[in-house]
Amino acid sequence: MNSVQLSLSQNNKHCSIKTRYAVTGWQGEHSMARRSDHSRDEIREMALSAAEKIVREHGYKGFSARKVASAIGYTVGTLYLVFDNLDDLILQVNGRTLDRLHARMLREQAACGQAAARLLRLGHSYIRFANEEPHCWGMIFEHRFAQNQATPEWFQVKVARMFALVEAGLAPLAGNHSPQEIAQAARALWSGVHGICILAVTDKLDVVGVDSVQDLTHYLMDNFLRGFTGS
Amino acid sequence: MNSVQLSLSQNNKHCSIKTRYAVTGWQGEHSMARRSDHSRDEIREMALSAAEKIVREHGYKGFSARKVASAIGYTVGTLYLVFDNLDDLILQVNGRTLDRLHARMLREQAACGQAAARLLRLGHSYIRFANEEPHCWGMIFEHRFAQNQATPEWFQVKVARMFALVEAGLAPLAGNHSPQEIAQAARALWSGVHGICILAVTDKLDVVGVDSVQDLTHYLMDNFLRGFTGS
DNA sequence: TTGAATAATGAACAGTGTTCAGTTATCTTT
DNA sequence: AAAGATAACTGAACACTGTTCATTATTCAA
Repeated sequence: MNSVQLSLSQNNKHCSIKTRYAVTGWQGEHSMARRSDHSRDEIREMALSAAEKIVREHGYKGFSARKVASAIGYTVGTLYLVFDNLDDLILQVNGRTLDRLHARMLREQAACGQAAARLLRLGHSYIRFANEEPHCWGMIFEHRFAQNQATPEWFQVKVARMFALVEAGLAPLAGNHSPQEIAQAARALWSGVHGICILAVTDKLDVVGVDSVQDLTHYLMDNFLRGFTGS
Repeated sequence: MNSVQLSLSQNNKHCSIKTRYAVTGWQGEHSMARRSDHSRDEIREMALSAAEKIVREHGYKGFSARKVASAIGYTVGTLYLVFDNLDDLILQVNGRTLDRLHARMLREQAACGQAAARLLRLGHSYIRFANEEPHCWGMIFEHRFAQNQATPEWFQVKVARMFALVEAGLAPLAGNHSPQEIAQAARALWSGVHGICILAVTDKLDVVGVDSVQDLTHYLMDNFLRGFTGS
């Protein structure tokens, strides 16, 4: 045995100990993946980053189960051993996008000392992210579940984490506002930033270029904050 | 001949004079629509309202060319004589949704005397519309064109018309702000309202019920307006 | 009545998500 | 080492999707 790896599947499947062999070079008649080349979690990881790449390059529409499968050297059937369905796969990709977004906002605001400036920077980070990864970012909102299927808890947590970041930035400026009001203000403000972003991306704002969007965001936040702090 | 109708197709096709016969009761072997039962524009209209109904009831996903076709008693092929493709059809439906939305906002703000109250009412009209026709409203933003295809001018006009309504509501409160600033404020404010709306619909705001969304919208507009007018 | 024109069809094509019987390859036990 | 059990993986099948276009059916003009 070359190496042993403990694979812990996340989908209520049984845990299983699997042996993973080094690639031998032999690739079969059609270079198809051989049994136990990869653990379930490895396949999961490969599929997710392959899907991510496809979405990044060709958007939500240019994305399909067969494309993801062939990109990682497996067939469709295997995908369905690792994911419940395509909605599940997409939700995972969206989760990772939220992770990247959150990490970026966290990183870029850290350098900022002033509370107000820090909050504005959060907005700008968001816009820049949406501009650099429009397809991945957009899929979070384009994708809709089959008829009123509730969003899973773990995903809701990732969203809440973003609002928490805004709340934290808002708190120093809040004066004597109650925590509840701060929470509401964070939601309102951030929805506003998001609204600008999505209308700009879907070509409904009649603005051109990233800078105009940044200006608009700045304008919204600036006025809101004056209203919020000035009374 | 029973009646003659001038049919003016809108898609750079030739204009054609067509005769339309009253329904005879004979429906063929499979009750399929007979030649010249309807003019091109009538088919267009039938298809649009059938599509609208499907979207309203089953959402963007439960919508297909064949379903629309069979709902109006024709086959797929006929749809492609009247529309360029499905994207075209969807865009037309979206245009009509924007028309209804605009009409409603125009109607409901008229009753309001106070400028500030009128503006708030605009926001509430928007939220209520999105809540009553979530699928139709959502499709305006869910739908994305094939790879960077520009939004047609006539559609942009319908969007601009909505922003103009906000601008008009904002103008009496603008003090010595320039028209350019008013335009920017209208975009910022309205994007904000829209952002709240879309995050609420896609279940990412952790708020429940229409009232909470209304409150949040009110909160955003209120603070923004205080910031906008107070300096 | 014949011929041209056009309205409408429906089969065909290449793609989609999803399932699952069947075929391996690997592990365990004898 | 051979056989049996187990799990990995395939790939064909199903019912869909958007789109095209040769055929057919109907109507109008000559």
